[in-house]
Amino acid sequence: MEQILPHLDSVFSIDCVLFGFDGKELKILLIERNEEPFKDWWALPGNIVGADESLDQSASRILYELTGLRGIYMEQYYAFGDPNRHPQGRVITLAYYALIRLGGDKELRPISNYAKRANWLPITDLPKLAFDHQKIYDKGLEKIKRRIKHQPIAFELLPEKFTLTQLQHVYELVLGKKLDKRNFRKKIVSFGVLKELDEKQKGVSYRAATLYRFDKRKYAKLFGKEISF
Amino acid sequence: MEQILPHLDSVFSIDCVLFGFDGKELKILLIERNEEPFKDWWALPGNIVGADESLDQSASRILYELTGLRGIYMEQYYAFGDPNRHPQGRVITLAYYALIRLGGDKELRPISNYAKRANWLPITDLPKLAFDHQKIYDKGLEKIKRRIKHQPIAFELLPEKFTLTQLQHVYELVLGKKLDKRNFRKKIVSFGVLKELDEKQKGVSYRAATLYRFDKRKYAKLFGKEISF
DNA sequence: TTACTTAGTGTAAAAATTACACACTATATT
DNA sequence: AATATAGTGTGTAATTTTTACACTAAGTAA
Repeated sequence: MEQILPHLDSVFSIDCVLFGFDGKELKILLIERNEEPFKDWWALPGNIVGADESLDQSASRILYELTGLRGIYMEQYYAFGDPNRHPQGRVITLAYYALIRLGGDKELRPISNYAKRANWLPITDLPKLAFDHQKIYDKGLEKIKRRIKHQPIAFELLPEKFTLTQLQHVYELVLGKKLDKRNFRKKIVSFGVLKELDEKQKGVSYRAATLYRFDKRKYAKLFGKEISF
Repeated sequence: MEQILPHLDSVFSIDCVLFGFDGKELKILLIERNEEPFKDWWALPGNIVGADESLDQSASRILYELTGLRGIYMEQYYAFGDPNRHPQGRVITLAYYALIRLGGDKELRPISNYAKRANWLPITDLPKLAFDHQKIYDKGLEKIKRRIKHQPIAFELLPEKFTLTQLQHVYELVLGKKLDKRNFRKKIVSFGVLKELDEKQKGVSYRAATLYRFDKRKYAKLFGKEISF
């Protein structure tokens, strides 16, 4: 670390990969750029870190400005700093991911002034992305794939009350493979972090499934032990 | 990402947690600062990212300048950006770790101009560190603990040819617990990434152990599969 | 009442993990 | 030459975990 801090022409930003789940598909939030460079391209939402913000605060603010959401599980996962990643100068960016349940209750607040529009697009059919955002997204997906095996992040994608089938569905989408129903249930229940409710699913035209809730207290007690898929 | 890049008074640095192993202990490289702030304190070696360097390039350069070493396995693991972490201004720092075998063949080149001196200090008895460097170190240790369970990074701490007992020793030091000799050997050999050599250990006053080498080719073939401890 | 759709459940085989102790070999010492 | 010393190297049985696999139950819609 230097004693005398040089005045450098560099910018530090945060880009966010917001994974959303609507009950069917995994999606990410993208904005359509309205200015050069990469005018009309889709890009990850991001912004510059404020002078008096910590990184996590900054990420929360950015998420809030872009979606109106607060209290979402977010984590930094990688810094991208290729000198040529931004055509207009040196921009080092720190990538965060967040997991969000879509639809139903809250609608997302429209995006501020960044873009023509913002949209949740299914990850199975993404457009070409501006800058190195494809790389940032790829690494983010990789990250949550690994993370979901060890940490209870899947619940962030689901409503507070959910069925085991929905939970399994999330795992299958993120991991990109089918899981065995009985083995999945056996294992997930054996972790002891789910609370079975007295309630049943509603509005389905078939046998209603039991609802569960993620039990943060029980999870806190487990801390240190590794969950594993 | 902004269109117009503001001119910000922020500095972006890299700090390095260099883990070294001398056959006995795990150590990290620290420098003793010669200037304010934190004059006379021990600190992690670090430096500012150059304008035309990628982050990894910058980390490699810094490692080289501080130790004379090249070709070392290094990885970024976390960005620290508390607005008050540096008393003289906003400095966001990206932490890297590296694993290095100490002693024997190459001696480390002395440190450039950063400090009064540099030293490898055993992690069991670290001094108070400048800035938030204790936090950076803690997170680094946590990181390699997790990493060593899944990736073949232990070999970086050992000479090219090593015995299974030495390898076990490294695992025990990093994980901070004793492992069963027979089970350890069974498992590590079963991964199939070790090549047994025709050579024996030399210079010991007891039965000489067989030497092994890490087989990068075999490991490359395994890629995708997760090793697990 | 029947057809449809998803919920919910158990077991046996295979694989992985754990716990555990002694004989072997090379050298150093007398 | 005999002995002491110190670390090497090996197998098995018990337990736990993982995997593969298929049918009945419950609720809704026609």
